[in-house]
Amino acid sequence: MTAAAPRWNRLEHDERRAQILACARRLFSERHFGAVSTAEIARAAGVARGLIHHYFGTKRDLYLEAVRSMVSMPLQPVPTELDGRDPEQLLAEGVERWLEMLSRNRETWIAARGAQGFGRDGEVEAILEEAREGAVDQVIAALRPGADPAAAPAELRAVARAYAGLAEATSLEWLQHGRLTREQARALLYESFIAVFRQVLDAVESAGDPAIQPKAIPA
Amino acid sequence: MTAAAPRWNRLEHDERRAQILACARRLFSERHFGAVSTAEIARAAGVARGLIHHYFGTKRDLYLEAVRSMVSMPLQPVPTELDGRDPEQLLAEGVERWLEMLSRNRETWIAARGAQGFGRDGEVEAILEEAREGAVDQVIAALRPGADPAAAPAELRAVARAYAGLAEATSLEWLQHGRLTREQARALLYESFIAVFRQVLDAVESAGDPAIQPKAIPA
DNA sequence: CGAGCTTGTTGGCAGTGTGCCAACAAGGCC
DNA sequence: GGCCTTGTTGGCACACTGCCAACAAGCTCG
Repeated sequence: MTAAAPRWNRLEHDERRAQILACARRLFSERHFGAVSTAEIARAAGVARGLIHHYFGTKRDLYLEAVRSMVSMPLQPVPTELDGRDPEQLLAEGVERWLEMLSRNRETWIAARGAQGFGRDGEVEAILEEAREGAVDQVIAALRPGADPAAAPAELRAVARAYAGLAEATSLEWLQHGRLTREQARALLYESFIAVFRQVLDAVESAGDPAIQPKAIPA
Repeated sequence: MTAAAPRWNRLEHDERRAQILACARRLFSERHFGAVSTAEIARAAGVARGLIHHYFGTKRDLYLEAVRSMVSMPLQPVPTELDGRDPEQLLAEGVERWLEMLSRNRETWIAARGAQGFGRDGEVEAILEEAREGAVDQVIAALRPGADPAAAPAELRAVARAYAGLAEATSLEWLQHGRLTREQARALLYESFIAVFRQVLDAVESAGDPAIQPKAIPA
């Protein structure tokens, strides 16, 4: 027995980083920030506590990284781009894919959805906001094929964002509270999409048309 | 000069408590939990740090108390109970009151709405959930006058909760992003309420009717 | 095949913030 | 005016984070 088993094994930079991040993500999903110590994360990853700071800097940096990696999945149902196909069929497919994604990543999605610090945590908010804007882009791209989503009128973005709020709440009613079956959730997402973008959007646009509005956005 | 000004003045129990809570609420609204120290809260309130723990226990207890006091305001627009009056008129009034509340408590509402710990902070979630359920009760009470809101079918509650999600996102689009004018926000809230509870609700109910659904809520 | 080097990894030290408690004093009561 | 209640203080002990210098695993080159 020359040179017994090494006391610790050496991993590649990105590999170790990913491993620690995975442990952190799991723990932060189960409990809130303050209830998880870096020592615990290190123990879960089987490394020394110092290594966490070596890879991620502060505990909060690790936390933000975990949030970032969790919201990488879509945050709302989006229809595929229609290449001349039936729009309603595409919407139905999009909703179905959404529900499928949810049932596969139930725990992760619920945790990611709740990611937000109490009042005005700018950094966390920015991460979440960016993810939602990306999802809004996808919806808009499907609604106005060919056009640049970023150039879409503000009202349209706002309405899409409103629908996203409905979609998230609906998903939670199914996944967490169980007050909707999967079929009911599907019906709700499908019907409200049509209702919102067909009827409600018109009303919003005409409400913005007459430029006789003295009060714009309040300070 | 007999017995100069006392070095500190004595307040009644509830008064001091309320004062500290107000300072905590303000600071927690501006910055996230970790970025606020008990020392800072104490300084803002003009008391010794120890007093905070005397009144609230741990820093987290104080935090939860602050969250609790912030979600005491309504979280979604609710129409008044109709005493034989025109339902649409009542809805319009409810939306208007909601917008009025928002413009008056802009900062507080935005902060309260974001109250949530990252993934699975049971205590914060429970507080927020309770507040939202209360708002849902009000909506249901308006929709089904006389009946007990708690006895309402699960689908109805779920649909109301979905609308609440839409309403919160809409409000944020107006207040924070400025992508909607007040009039547009009003139109969006009004039209989508009608659409959701008139058309979408029916679809959800009929999707739940045929008991030929093998898969209920996934584990 | 061993010496040397790169760099992933460790263990511990210093600084900061929280939780708690015993002593103090402000203001009311007799 | 002395006593008593209790709101308030200051500081001690502990926990945890952030950081760094030393260590060693495993590759490379002679």
